[in-house]
Amino acid sequence: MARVAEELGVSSMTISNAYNRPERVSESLREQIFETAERLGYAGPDPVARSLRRQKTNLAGVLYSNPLSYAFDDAAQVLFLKGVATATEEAGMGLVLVPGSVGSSPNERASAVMDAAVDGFVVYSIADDDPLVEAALRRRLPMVIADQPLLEDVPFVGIDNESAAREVARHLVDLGHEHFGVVSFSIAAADRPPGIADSRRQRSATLRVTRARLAGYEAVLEAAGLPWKGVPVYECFGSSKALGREVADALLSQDPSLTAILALSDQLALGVIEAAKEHGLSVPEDLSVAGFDDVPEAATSRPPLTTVHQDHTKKGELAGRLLVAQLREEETEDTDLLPARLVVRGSTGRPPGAS
Amino acid sequence: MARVAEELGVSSMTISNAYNRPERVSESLREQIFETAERLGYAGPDPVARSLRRQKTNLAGVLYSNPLSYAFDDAAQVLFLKGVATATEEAGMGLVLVPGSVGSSPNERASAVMDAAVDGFVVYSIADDDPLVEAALRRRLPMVIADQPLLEDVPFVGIDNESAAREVARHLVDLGHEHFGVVSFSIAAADRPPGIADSRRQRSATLRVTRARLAGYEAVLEAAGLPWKGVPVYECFGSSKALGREVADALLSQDPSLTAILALSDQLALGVIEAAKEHGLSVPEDLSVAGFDDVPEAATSRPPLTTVHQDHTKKGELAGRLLVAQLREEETEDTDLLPARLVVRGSTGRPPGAS
DNA sequence: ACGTTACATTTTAACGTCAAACTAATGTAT
DNA sequence: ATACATTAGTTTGACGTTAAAATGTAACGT
Repeated sequence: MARVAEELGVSSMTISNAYNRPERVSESLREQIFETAERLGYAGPDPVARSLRRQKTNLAGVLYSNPLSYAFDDAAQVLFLKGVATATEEAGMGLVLVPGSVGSSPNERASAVMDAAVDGFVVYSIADDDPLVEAALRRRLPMVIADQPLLEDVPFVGIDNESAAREVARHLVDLGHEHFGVVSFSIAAADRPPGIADSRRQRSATLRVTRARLAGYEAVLEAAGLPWKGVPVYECFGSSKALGREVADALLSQDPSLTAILALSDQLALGVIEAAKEHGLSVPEDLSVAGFDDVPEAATSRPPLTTVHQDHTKKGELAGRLLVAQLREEETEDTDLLPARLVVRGSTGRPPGAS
Repeated sequence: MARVAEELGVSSMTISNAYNRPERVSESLREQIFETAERLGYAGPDPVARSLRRQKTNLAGVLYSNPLSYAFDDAAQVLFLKGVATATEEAGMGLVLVPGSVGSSPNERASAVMDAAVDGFVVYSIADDDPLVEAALRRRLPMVIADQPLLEDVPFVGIDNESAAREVARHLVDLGHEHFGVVSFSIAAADRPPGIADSRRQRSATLRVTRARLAGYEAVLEAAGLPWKGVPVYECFGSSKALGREVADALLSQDPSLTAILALSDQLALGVIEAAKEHGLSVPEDLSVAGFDDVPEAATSRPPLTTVHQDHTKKGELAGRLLVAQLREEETEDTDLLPARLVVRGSTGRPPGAS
């Protein structure tokens, strides 16, 4: 820029004006400026310097605790991102996917957050004690949280997981089921093989969504006289079909009397169905399976999945819009509880032997 | 940062060192620095200022010609993004989704590119004459192009669309089909309703991928003695099931003698199948339908889709890695042609009446 | 006592921009 | 002739950092 200014014998401010407020520079000079810029290879104001000067980047960051690429594996998460993208795009902002787990040490994790040149964060489904959250808080940037964690004074978007879970459990209890198993995703961060989560582990949950869903199941089963202690909760660290299958396999081998499996996500539920088939069980005749999320595939799988519907795209959009509103210093609601509802499809039915 | 330095009576360089090269600052002082920083609300070096000083942002930008949110609608595109994310994450970089179409005027489109604070671009499937491309070129940043356009001296990743298209066409010709229709996505940018694209429009294609696929079909059909002029090419502006259905409906109403429809994407093909069902045609008995891309759904749809497989994730990963390599000033290949192959599934068969 | 090394910190300057306030020159109304 | 706008630019300085080179100082070996 300085070179262009010098070449034309004007101040650099004039160059800046030519790009930012064309009307303040005479047309002839403006044309000369663009021409000279072209010749000298000046591509226009540098965005970084501009951001520094203006103290804003026009970028929103998305924080996600797992490797970024995982986010593209689960339809629910993709839909969420789509929503956020819609909102930021509408506001003329770019979207930065912050690399969530460059290293595994707390410091490395936090550093990605500290280094993100963004105006604010959308935090998506992170554990209460994840260093990412603390780091984001430290940045003192506007921030919106989706799903978890729930923090004071930070706008939140999500559903009432506990009552949604209750609905699913009640549906199965009403059908007459008495022998339940649960396939859960992470209760708290850990890097180990899947396994039964005892009640102590359940109480130490740092992932609120998991905790709420389990609590919902528990409340309904207990109320129906089915002791929660007797319900095996199998925890696995991730939410994929493969994991669901693996865990359901263990669960079914261990306790063949199960007639209903509650899965904490559709991906897991779809895996459970695969495992059931491998065990020679047909769904829902021999085994009922319910999921959570209502991803598009849930409607087309065979059998179609009974699950809890929530509007992931809308959740993302809302999160994005709340962030934008904060950046514009508009007043915002603090908490947006989105509706969720049970969708009964073909994967649940009466337990075998019931009339 | 200046305040922290002043408070402790040291230079700001010492603060900088405490964060960036801890070993250069005595431990006691370093601790004091962090403590004072905490107290004063200093969250560590500002990423924007750092980027300015270091002349790099650690961000890769993805350029996409449609509204960002569309990218999340098509599985093929999501898989591509996943690949790019994997590559950038592996390199410790963040990923910026640049809002591709804030406004519709060339200037507005370009400005998003000019304003993107990134170290390089991955350009994904953009028309030859899109102002985005020109703007990106002007930035003189490292850049990798996926799918289109094909530019000299810019590394490229993609498949050989023409020969892949030939394979599909040959497959159908070999089955004995003689009455073809084509459902195409954009041949050139336009904002109008779907319609037949005559040969003049086909020749004016600014979207190379479209052009190559159509050329592949044409070559095979002509070689089989089926005049291309007689083949209706229906162009629609997007790649969704809904559009595929709409267009196929028009096509089938207009010319009920068609026995085979070539769709330029799986999304379109899936829509075509829906339309066929509505017309009382069964696939593949009455009508054969072939897609392009092999998205996951193609394998599970009913009937499963005959299509061209390509590894979208790998394409994205490669594009990302090529960009990273350029940023590190490593030597790179200029063109990476990925393999693509015909996958015959259940949506194609002999034409009705053939023995 | 003197040079050497090592360490801990400072100095300097530049990264590229733009908000705000200012100037000079010309036109325009009173 | 005076005051007042308007236009087309300029000057100034700060945004927050860090590379590179320079400085000071303590400890060490001979």
